[in-house]
Order: sequence, then C-alpha cells, then structure tokens
Amino acid sequence: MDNQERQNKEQEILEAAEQEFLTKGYDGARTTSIAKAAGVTHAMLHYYFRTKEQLFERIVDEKFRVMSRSTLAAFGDPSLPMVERVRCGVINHFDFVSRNPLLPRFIINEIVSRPERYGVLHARIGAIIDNVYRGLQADIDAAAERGEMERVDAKMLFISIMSLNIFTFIAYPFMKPLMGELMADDAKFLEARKAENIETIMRRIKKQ
Amino acid sequence: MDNQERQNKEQEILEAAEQEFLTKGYDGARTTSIAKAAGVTHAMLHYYFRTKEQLFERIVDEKFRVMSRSTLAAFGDPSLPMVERVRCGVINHFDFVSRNPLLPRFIINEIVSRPERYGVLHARIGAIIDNVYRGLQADIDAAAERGEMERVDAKMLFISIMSLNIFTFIAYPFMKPLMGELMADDAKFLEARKAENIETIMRRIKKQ
DNA sequence: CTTTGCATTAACAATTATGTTAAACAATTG
DNA sequence: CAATTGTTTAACATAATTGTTAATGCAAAG
Repeated sequence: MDNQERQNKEQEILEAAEQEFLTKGYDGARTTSIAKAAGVTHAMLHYYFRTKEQLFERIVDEKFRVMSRSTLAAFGDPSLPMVERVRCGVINHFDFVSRNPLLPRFIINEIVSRPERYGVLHARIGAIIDNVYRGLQADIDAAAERGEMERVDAKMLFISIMSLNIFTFIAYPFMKPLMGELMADDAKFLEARKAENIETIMRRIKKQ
Repeated sequence: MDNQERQNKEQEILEAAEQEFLTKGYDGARTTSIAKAAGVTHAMLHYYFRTKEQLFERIVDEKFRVMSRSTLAAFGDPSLPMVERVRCGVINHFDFVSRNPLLPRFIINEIVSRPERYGVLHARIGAIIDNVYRGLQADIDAAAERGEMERVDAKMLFISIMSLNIFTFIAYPFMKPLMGELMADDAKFLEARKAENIETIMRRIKKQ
C-alpha cells in the first residue's frame, strides 16, 4: 500500500469523525460508527488514532483553528473607513458561519462541558483578541470623533455581531418549523437574515 | 412512609436529573450519577421512572413548557404603545434567560440531535406563534403608519431579540475568559449587556 | 395481629463501547 | 528473494451503564 492510500484512509476517518463529533458531540459519537462511515474496521481507527479521545483532539484542534482564524479575519481591512469596515466584518462573519453552520454549536458545547481543558487556548486567543481590540476601539473612537459614527464599545459590538450571526445557525433547526413560510426557502431566509443583521448593526453605530 | 416523603424523593430525583441533563445532555448524563446526587440507590431511580429515557422526557416536557410560556409572555402587554411594548419584551426575555441560563442550549441541542421527536410539539407551538405574530405584525404596521416607529418584519425582530439575549448566555463560558476586565464582574457585565441589547433593538425600530 | 401492598436494597444480567492482541498479510528494501 | 517494516483483520478483554429481580422491610388497613 502506498503513501497516498494510507493518507486517504486517515483522511476518511478524520472526515467521518468530524461529521460524527460535530453533529452528536463527544458523548454521543461512537467510534464504531465513525469507522463504519469511513469504511474501515474499528480496529483500524484505533490503529491510526489510538483512542477516541485523541481522534477527538484532532478534530477540536482543527476546528478551533478555523474558528479563531475566521473570527479574527472578520475584522478585516483597517484601511476601509470605519463604518464600511464594520459592514464588511458583519458580512464576512455571516458568510463564514454560513459555510460552517455546525461549528459554533460544537465549540460552545465543547467548552461548556469541559472548561478545564481550554485554559491555555483561552490565554492565547485572549491575548490576540486584546490586541485587535485595542486598535479597533481606538479606530472607533477616532471615527466617532470625526462624527462618522456613534461612539460604541468595540467588545459589545463584537458580541452583538457574533450573537446575530451565530444564533441564526445554532437555532435554525429549532426555529425553522416555527416560522412557516418565512423559512420555507432556506437560501432566501438566510439572505434576508443576513440583510437584517447588517441593518441592525449599522443602525447601532449610526450617528444620530 | 407517608406521601410527603415519597413525593420528596421523586422531586429530588427530578431536580438532580434536571441538573445533570441540562449540563451534560442526554448522552453525557449518567443515571447512577443522578441517583447519587439525589441520595437514592440507582434501583430506586428505575423504580420511580422506569428508564433513563422516561426520566429525560419528564425534564424535557417541563423545560419546553417553561421555555415556550416565557418566550411568548415576552411579547407582553398589547395595551402599551408599540415601542414600549418592544422594549418591555426585550427586558422580560433577557430576564427570563438570565434566570434560566442553561435552558436555551439544552433545548437547542435536544432538537438538533433528535429532530424526529418534536414534530407534534412544533406543530402546536407553530400554531400559537403564528397567531401571536399576525397580531403583532398588524400592530407594528399600524404604529409605523402613525409614524411611531420603523416598519419592520415581526419575525425578524423576534429572531434578533432572541439572538442577542440568548447568545449572551449560551456563549458566556466561551467568551468570559476572552473578554478580560469587561467580564470580570458577572453582574456588571450582564447589566451592560442587557442595556446594549435594548439599545440595539430600539435603534432597529426607531423611525429615522 | 396479620395481611396487603408499596418501598427499598443488593445482587445480578445484558448490552454496548472502547481498547488490545496475536496472527495473517502486504509492501518495501537491501 | 529474504528480511523487515508497517497494515489489516478477527477475536478477545475490560469496563461502564442501563435495567431487572427476588428477597426484605415497613406501614397502614382491615
């Protein structure tokens, strides 16, 4: 068996594991079911990844990376005027969550149910965020000074953006059957929801 | 043993079960650990509730009821002027979630991981909501006509309110370590967050 | 006081998941 | 082609968890 094939098997296990863990969580996931979905015996899964725990770590690591990278990238281009920069941030963040709809719920559940493990990670991300914020808040203050927008707290604004964008996807399966025609067409609803979130945030920062 | 005592035991099991299921979810919960927390042997738990499944049902049922009652009640007093009615709705909903911080995550996870079971429930709630909405949208339109507020979609507004209020609590354990001083004092942060959510929603409906 | 019925316990049964191992197999290398 | 290394399988071991049961206790009712 050549390298190519081996990597394929590893990859297939990882993909099946991602699907299983993201939809069912650590406790609900079954290694046998992951192995089956990947088309390997469950002994092979253990051969490649030793334990369920270690396989899970791999998924968590990757997902955390994707999540934090994209979340930070959402606070894009500092060369844009502040108001446009925020609009752009909301759009980018919405689109990211839209491409990874299962991710936020997974990460939140993970952290809620095993807070002890993420101390290091938190410290690291915390430092990065702190840095970004200081700059962002300064830019907001400057723009407010120039009368371009309302003076707002950068962190609060950030939380609002995350709330509006993420909740849409977290609660989708819950809301969909409750909302009738509004949600009949997924694509249409998401488009409308995106516009609504942008509008809500833009009004929040609009000078009045 | 008198009636009082028996009901107490049942009650203690239910309370322990609620705690366990809400924090760990169905898969993560252990009946032995529930029994231990309730101070009974695990055979007693089975004696009272037969299976884990049935015990879980009891908790889900009650929690669903609490959740839907409070969510609807948040769209309070139709005698108030529309703008005040919305403000009041946001405040009531925030306070409700604040008193039941684990509830939204529990319900969302439940529904995501077992969608098939909630068809009936959904139909019922859907009908109620539909009803409330029709009235609410009419009231909003009328208020907009009178120039008291912006014309907005009632369902979209509702989703925004839920998003802002619920996400705060769902993501709290995740954000807390990331936000530094802002969240050092829980009570203070929640107060600030509540004010921020009210402001965000009020600006959304403000005539401009 | 005895009978009846519920409450309680401890021991046990069954199932399910994770993880291991030894042997078979395949591929690569010298 | 022999030796070595890594891969695969099937069978097994272990542990955890849910659920059952038969025996015992206990309280109230007749």
